[in-house]
Amino acid sequence: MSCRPDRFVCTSPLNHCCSLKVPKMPRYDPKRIEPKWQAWWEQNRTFETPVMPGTAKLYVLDMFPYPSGDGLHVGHPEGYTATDITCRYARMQGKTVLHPMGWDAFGLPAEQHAIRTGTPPRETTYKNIATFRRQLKSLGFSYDWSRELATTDPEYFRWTQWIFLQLFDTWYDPEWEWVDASGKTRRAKGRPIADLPIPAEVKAQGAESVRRFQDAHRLAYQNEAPVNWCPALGTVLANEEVIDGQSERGGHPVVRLPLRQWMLRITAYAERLLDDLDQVAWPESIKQLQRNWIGKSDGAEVDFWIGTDDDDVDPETAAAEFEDWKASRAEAGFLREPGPEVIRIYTTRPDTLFGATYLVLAPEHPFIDRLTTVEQLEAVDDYRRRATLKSDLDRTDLAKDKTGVFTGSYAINPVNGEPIPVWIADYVLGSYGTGAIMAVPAHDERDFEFATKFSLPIRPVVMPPKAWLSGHVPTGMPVPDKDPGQLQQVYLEQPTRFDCFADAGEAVNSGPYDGLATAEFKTLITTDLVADGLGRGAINYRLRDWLFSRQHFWGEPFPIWHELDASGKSTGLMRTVAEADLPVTLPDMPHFKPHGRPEPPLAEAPAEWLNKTDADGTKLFRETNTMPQWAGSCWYYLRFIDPKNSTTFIDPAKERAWMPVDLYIGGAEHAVLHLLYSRFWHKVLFDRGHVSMEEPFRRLVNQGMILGEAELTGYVVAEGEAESGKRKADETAPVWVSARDVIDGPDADSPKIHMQTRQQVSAVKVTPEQVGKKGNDYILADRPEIIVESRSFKMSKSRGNVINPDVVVDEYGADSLRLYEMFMGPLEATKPWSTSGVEGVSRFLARVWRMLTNEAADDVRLSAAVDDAAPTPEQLRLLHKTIEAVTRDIENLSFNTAISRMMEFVNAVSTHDIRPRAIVEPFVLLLSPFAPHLAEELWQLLGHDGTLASVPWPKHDPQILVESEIEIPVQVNGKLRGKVTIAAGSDQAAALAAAHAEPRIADQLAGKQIVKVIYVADRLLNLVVK
RNA sequence: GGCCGGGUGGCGAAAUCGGCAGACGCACAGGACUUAAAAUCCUGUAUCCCGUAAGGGGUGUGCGGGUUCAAGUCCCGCCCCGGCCA
Repeated sequence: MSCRPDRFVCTSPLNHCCSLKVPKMPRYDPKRIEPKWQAWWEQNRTFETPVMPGTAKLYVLDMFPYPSGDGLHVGHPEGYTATDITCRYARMQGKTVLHPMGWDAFGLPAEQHAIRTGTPPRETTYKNIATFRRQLKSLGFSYDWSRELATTDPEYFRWTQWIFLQLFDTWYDPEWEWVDASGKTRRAKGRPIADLPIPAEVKAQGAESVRRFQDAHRLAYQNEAPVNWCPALGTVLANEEVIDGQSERGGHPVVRLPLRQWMLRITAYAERLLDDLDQVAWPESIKQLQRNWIGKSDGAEVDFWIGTDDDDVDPETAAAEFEDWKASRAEAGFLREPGPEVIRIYTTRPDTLFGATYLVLAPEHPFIDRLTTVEQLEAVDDYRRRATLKSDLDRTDLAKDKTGVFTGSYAINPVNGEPIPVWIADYVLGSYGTGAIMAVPAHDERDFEFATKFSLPIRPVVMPPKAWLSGHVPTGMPVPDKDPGQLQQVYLEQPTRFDCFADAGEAVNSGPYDGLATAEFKTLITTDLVADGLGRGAINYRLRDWLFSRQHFWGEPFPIWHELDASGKSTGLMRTVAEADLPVTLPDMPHFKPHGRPEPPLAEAPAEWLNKTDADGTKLFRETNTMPQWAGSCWYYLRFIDPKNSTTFIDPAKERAWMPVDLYIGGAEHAVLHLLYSRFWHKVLFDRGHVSMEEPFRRLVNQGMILGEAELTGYVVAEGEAESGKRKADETAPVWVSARDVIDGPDADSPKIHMQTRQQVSAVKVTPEQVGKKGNDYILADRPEIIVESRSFKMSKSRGNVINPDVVVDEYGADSLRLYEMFMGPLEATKPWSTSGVEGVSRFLARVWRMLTNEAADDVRLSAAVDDAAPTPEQLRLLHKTIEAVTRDIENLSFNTAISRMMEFVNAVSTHDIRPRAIVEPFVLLLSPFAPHLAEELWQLLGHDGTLASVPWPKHDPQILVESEIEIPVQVNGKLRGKVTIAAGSDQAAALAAAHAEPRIADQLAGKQIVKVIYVADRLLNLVVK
């Protein structure tokens, strides 16, 4: 017996029934079609972008990937397909599209691989890039590959180094006035360092002083800063790379060490980075993330007098000295820099000054040695030592126990002359504000905890609103329900019996300010402090300057030389590498293992790389840190516009023509840092006149995460934990418990437990065959009382649920993968992978193929059903509805619904015996951005030459969409009771008449009186009856 | 603790402006074709109740209130899940 090739095609992979040779199978065959069209596009340079846009331009950018050794992940093609659809659509709309791809190729993994295997990072990196490129090309993305770049290319990082030199050459002038593109006068701008005014006293000290003064004002500067040194990785880590005192990568211990580091003065741009968020079309949530990250707070700096005398003085003398100081301040005003006689604190709540019962200094505060009394010396030293081991994150963690130590000294509260103790605690950071705070335990959570722990006084100075008080009545307090006055009294006397109140209220215990509302108080006291020379309004940011150096080999070298004195020691002065001498390339190094010292691998580079004698005879030593991975990704979107330019980083005319990026799609993990750093660099380049706009990315979209395939999980009582009574005869049989009875353990980290028995349980993967359904629950087939969980997890190698796109392409084809990823759900949502979902869209593409081709023929040819006949009105209307919907959905990046629309079209037209060209050709065009290979093949089959990539996008005709008759729902008292078909645009009377003629509705109306009629033309009729 | 998302059938989801909840797909069930299977095609599929049936009725978008002729959508108060920050 054999298959009958004239009737159907045997699709069995084994051809087990087909002893006769099966003829060529003209089925949908992505393996044949896809490589064919990929090669065609490449040979014909279909997607190469002209140097300058001829018509309307569209710059669509993907966040370029780090080419990891694992190859592409199914998460990558999600965003890339979305941008590809947008680009293909825009080209057909006649736009000139810039759609490039490149590689964020510096990074730690290649270096760690090199340490393990001895393979140079460059080799590993370019091998990985080749894999990524092959994988991306196999998906048929319409990138202009001629613009491909990698951040590791010397011709690329030459300009990264050049931009660093711009940062090095720039200082931020907060007073400089300029006019922006909209004609608005603005203040503050980055300017050439040569324009920095040099104070006379600096000038008087000579050229070297001037250079040091300039160095202290550059946007790229060096700093001795406590950093996270990880001995195991042999490198310093950024704060975000440290989690719970361990390295994010590898989980090695991290210690805090002071090191000379490069910093970028991003804080200078904090205000503009914040303000200019208003200019961009980003999701509000991402803007909010950036705002929170910048963390602007509005408060005041206040000086607390401590005196200059180190010895104990008697209280009366001190009081007199304090009064003298106050008088001198009233005359001189607030000083720019605090003198040694005061501790300057920063507070966001100057209105609570009267409630300050102690001061807290950061352990790094320079005055600590002076303030510490002999008795406290040991405790303070010990405390400071321990504090250096903690990261900022550990220190500010609210959940952690507050620690601290008393210095033994007192400071005087400027508003009431009261001496208050000075403490040290690590919940105050040296790098935030002034590194010192006044503690107002009554109205700050952290101060409250600290004061409670160390029995420091708590003085309420803000009376909470009555509603708050009655909502926080302490348990067991015998207060008559409706007596807020008494609650207030209790609050004043025993504030600790309530929760800490940190919001706005009415001032109490605040001398002349009593009765003021918090906001007014803040304004008024700030004014008064300024008048008395005791304080001033001050704005602070949570944002810190950007730690810009890493102790890695595989990164951009800094174009910087350090000057050495005669003895070979660094003088602290620097020279830049001349622009003509860029790039500074990495030396060839036989090995670059970390050496356990907080020095970069490059410190072991060959001497000829490290040393040089300048023309004037000065000995120079090269900077051996490298730049962080963020550097290359800060400006790659600019280089794509002019990737081969060897005389400048970007041609200004091209920059003006192509910028800004119109659509930028990538993962939400870059929502804060990458985007903030890029915006910062862009603003510096703008200030220095190198780019024409203040914001690089006009519209931003974050694609959601793709989770692994849903897994069924059952719970069993953990080994050795089962009660003997629960065990079955067979000792090895697992003791299942229902997922519904499983709860989280007592702590965040402890294993899950059984609700009733409190036994530990462990999760066990269950196969679909073991499971049945009961109502809404999955249950074990042979134990129906045991409920099994179904959920999806993040893809991870350790979980073994990673989907490899190569496998999907091999099995279903690139078009199916692309289509499925778009069909899963909204682009921005987190969605679980489903292999049968891929099969679903693959079936759809096969149905499209069969709609147009003759599967019974020996070779690929058009179906006889496709002909030149005029379409029926229904067919035309369906087509135009589809065009209208798909077009709108693409514009909204709502690809899942666009695909649904096309499925509806195919479901309908496939059943038609005649499928007019006038219908199916526009449909193929609609499909082409989504499934470009299949569409090109069908387009060719339909008799067209070349590519459809530049064929105009179909337009819908609104006339055709007009329906003459419309079915509208009829409600009675808001409940759907029937439907009537009426002429489009009918008036209320006609609709009512139709409703009355409908028996079902007439029944509902029988014996009732219509009291109100709501008629929305062509939408609905609602009758309110009594 | 704060900020930002989210909660709709067995599952992924849809519902443009407050106007027919569940489009489209998966899964499942039944049928057609086949010696058989695969593939394909057709039909059904939120849920409960009444009815032999045709059909009819009730309930239903996390929970509790509210606004409205009408609420998945708007307002108030909660619960749960996820992400980020502290």
